[in-house]
Amino acid sequence: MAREMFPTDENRDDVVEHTGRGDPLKSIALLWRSDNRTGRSGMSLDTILDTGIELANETGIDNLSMRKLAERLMVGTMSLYAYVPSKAELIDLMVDRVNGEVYQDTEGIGDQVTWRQSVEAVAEQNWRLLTRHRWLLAVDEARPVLGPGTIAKYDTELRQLDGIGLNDVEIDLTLTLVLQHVRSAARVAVDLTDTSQVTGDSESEWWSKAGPVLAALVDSSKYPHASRIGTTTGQEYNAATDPQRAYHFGLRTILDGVEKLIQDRGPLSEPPAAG
Amino acid sequence: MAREMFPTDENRDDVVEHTGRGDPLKSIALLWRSDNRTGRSGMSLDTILDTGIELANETGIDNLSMRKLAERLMVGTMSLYAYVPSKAELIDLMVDRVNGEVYQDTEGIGDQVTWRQSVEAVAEQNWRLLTRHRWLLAVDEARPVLGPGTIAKYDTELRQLDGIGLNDVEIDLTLTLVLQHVRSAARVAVDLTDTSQVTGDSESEWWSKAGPVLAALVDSSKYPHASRIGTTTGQEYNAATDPQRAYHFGLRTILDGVEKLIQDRGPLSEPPAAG
DNA sequence: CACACCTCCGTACATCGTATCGTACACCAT
DNA sequence: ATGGTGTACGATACGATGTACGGAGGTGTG
Repeated sequence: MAREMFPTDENRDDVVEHTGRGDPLKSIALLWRSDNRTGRSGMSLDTILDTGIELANETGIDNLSMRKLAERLMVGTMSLYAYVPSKAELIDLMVDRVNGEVYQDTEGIGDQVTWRQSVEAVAEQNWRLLTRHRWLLAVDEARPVLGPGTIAKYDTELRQLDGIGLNDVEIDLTLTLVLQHVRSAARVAVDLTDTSQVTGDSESEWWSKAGPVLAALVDSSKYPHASRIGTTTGQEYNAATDPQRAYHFGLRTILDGVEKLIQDRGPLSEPPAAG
Repeated sequence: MAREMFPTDENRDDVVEHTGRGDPLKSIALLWRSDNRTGRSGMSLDTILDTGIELANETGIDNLSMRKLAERLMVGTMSLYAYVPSKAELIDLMVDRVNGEVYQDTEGIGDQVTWRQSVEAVAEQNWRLLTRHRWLLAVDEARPVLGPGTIAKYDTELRQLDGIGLNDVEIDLTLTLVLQHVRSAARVAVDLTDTSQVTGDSESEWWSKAGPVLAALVDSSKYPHASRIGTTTGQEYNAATDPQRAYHFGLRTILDGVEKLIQDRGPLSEPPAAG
């Protein structure tokens, strides 16, 4: 909280759409496709996906329309539907594609010594993914797209948590917790830089203007905690929020909690010590 | 991860819109308004908001259009714009309104003994809020709407974390961490029940069908961890995921981490012990 | 060479937010 | 009661969206 004082003017009031009604079997077939046929206009599903990702990176997913995508591909709008059942599946495929690229080059994730370092590396990779493809944050991932790219990513990430004293269910729960945390923090970070770009103000410039207005509006006797802590964090961050700090604080806290879970259980293969 | 095997058919590929370009000062004036004028059709801003919330609760925010809202109010579509500059501000106001209701009846949050219980109560209230008004999950809260309702909620929540050995910045960071966690877990829970409703299948029924398909697709030698842990969690949850469990695990882990932060620092007012 | 199929796309429809601008009601001074 | 004035209201229209439909034209196979 206390991130922003006032809604400014960009990226606000975002509302999700629910467009996908496609047959799940169609998605599966496309996700795990082996062929990549090329039509007579030189278009293939892969080029469609790459162009879609490109467009989304540039202008955001809300500006990715079938018409604009077709235009960039120099193709009629409806031609896209020969390769993709609907926009819903298109986005699924885009998501799976970028997920597949995360751990592609680094076979595994480097050679970390401790499990904490490994998990921090996983978090870091996800942070990079989400800032590289900001539009991912606007895609609801409550239901993950289970294509090969996403599975591969999942597998690599699970490996970092294997054999450190957690059972399988705990590994899954821990990974989910970490990934969701990264997602939350990245959302704020991306949002802030977007706003700065649009407004022209840097975050601290904006804060120096907005801070006093909020202070005047909020009755500090009625809301003493919000008032006091809002002031403190404002001075500390020189802004309404510091996403980097939220990211590191959250990750450290979560990992401390996981460490306690491991320690409480004791070493894996040893019998419980007497007494 | 490992929540769902395949994208089924509902609520998928959600894409955010960025509709609001309104002057922030207009939002402020409306959020902190004191009057509530009633037009000659008997409509007021409050009735518009209540009806909007009602509609969103029933049909989801993606089915909340200015036309449908006006229709339910038995009023011309454009008449709404006499009370609200745009849909963006409408949603801001709806959000602030429901935020203001969270701790309205329970003055404070009950009388918890430990700070852990207090924070758990905060999490619980937020869980309830998000399941009562599922559409909140579809509204991007990267930039909070700083109206009176939201501020009041923030203040109450901060109070639960005050005086337990955290400094002001840590209090803010901790609250953010907890709230974001609840939001993540609630999103999955809401999504699952939505799907069950649409499909007609219960979650476990669906899982018994989908599980084998995934197992057949995923090469277990190529993705050993995903394969093994996916299987384990599937059997354990009797589904692809268990949001309740994710919720409790995450909250416990986070609070353990916070506890360590407090303990490491030692008692607040005592001087450091010698040695 | 003919037939079938697949690629491509022009058109149309429903829906959205909202800009524009005329109408008619409510209230107030007289 | 009457006239005037401001504001609440809404009909219409515009540009955008996703995509259903059906036809045109190129391509591969008999």
